[in-house]
Amino acid sequence: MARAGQQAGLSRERVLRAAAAIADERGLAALTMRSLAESLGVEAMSLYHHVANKEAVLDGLVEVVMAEVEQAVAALDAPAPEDDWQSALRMRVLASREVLVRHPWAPGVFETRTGASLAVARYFDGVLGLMRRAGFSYELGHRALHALGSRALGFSQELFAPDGMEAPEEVMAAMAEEVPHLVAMVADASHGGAVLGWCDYQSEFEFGLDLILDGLERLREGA
Amino acid sequence: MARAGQQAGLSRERVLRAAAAIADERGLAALTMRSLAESLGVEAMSLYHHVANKEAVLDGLVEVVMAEVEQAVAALDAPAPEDDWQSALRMRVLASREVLVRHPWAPGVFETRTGASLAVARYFDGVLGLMRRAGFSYELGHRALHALGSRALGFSQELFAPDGMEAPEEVMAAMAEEVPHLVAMVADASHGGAVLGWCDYQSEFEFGLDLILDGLERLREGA
DNA sequence: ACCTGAACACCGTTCAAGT
DNA sequence: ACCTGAACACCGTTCAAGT
Repeated sequence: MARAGQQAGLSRERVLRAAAAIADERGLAALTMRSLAESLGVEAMSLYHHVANKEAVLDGLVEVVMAEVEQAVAALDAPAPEDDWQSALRMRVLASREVLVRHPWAPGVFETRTGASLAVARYFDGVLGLMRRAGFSYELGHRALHALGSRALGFSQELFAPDGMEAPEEVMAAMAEEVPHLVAMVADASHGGAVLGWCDYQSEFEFGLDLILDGLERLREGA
Repeated sequence: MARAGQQAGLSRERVLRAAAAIADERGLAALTMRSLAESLGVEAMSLYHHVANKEAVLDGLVEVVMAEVEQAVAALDAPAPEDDWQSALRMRVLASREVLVRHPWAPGVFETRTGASLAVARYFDGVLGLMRRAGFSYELGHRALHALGSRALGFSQELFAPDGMEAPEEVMAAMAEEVPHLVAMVADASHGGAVLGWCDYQSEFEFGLDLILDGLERLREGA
């Protein structure tokens, strides 16, 4: 693409968009300065004229995702927080989740850049503002932000995937000794029919979210 | 340490303990096969006789931490779940948290090995067993595990640290335009006195945990 | 101002060789 | 069986040089 030895028309924005594309298509591990440069038809070292280093690329990736989130949130037709803050926040979180689901690598990147991003702070500021309009004190709002954590942005940390448990029967039998309750749980769920993919992550996410939102509402009206 | 060219007395366990020590003392980034070998007085390649590769070292690190968690949980004098499941689970989670707090690198490692670890599965099996004894259906127990997520093991994902906000006043002023509610929240909290370290992560964690536990109890008794 | 080639200091890992 | 030295194929990044 680059006219030999001259002007490749690079820019910070083009670099970041290319980085997001690589992460989307080939995973975060495939994103190296060299692969990024190659995808832009340029040598690795050219990138350093537009981003300080790889850390800056990852910071930029957060901005790219958050820009999409902001857009999705802006397009929302949510009730006024004064009328129904739970629906308003719920819609916002789920809109953000839709963006995050399109970029499965995003949570991993977010986790490593805690506190660094103004774009993320802006999002949480919006959530807090919504809660304020619903009558939250700053103190309760603060605690609410902590209680929601990454869930406010639409993702949660699953430490083990019981999905992995639709294993051959013999493996299940061996596991039954180590994790009897989990095995029984899967067995219980499979009475209905197919076990494969029995974890509906979307509905589990919404369950957890509503649990927290309901709890917060109780505290809000109690205050 | 190694008798030149012979018998360094290595073992999988010794390798993993050394790996945990490096992560504890110098951070996860400092843990390389070469640094690990050096800390054991051995060449990097010797490690491969005891662990398959670096991934296996990280898997082993999860085991090391989970062994500590199991020990902490076993030492607990908690009420029977039939009598007070919320206290029983709460104590378990906080015991696990104490271990995790001693190994700040652990959450980062856990996140990258979702579903791989039997030790983690065993922990969640225990949590589910506790809930079963408290009268949870498998279905509600399942949803509860998802709702708790990493919180069951004592940590939660904070995407931004409002702590970082006790900044010079001029920075605060500039930020006020971008994130007015967060700035006002900090200002509100600082009326009492010191802002520095105003986020008490332990109590915020417990707040979020109790919010979920209370919500689950309501569902349990409603069923 | 923007891009490049060669090089440096790292990685994880393989392989053939030592004892 | 266990440990090692040299090497390979990668990283991110620096630097001096090109246009």
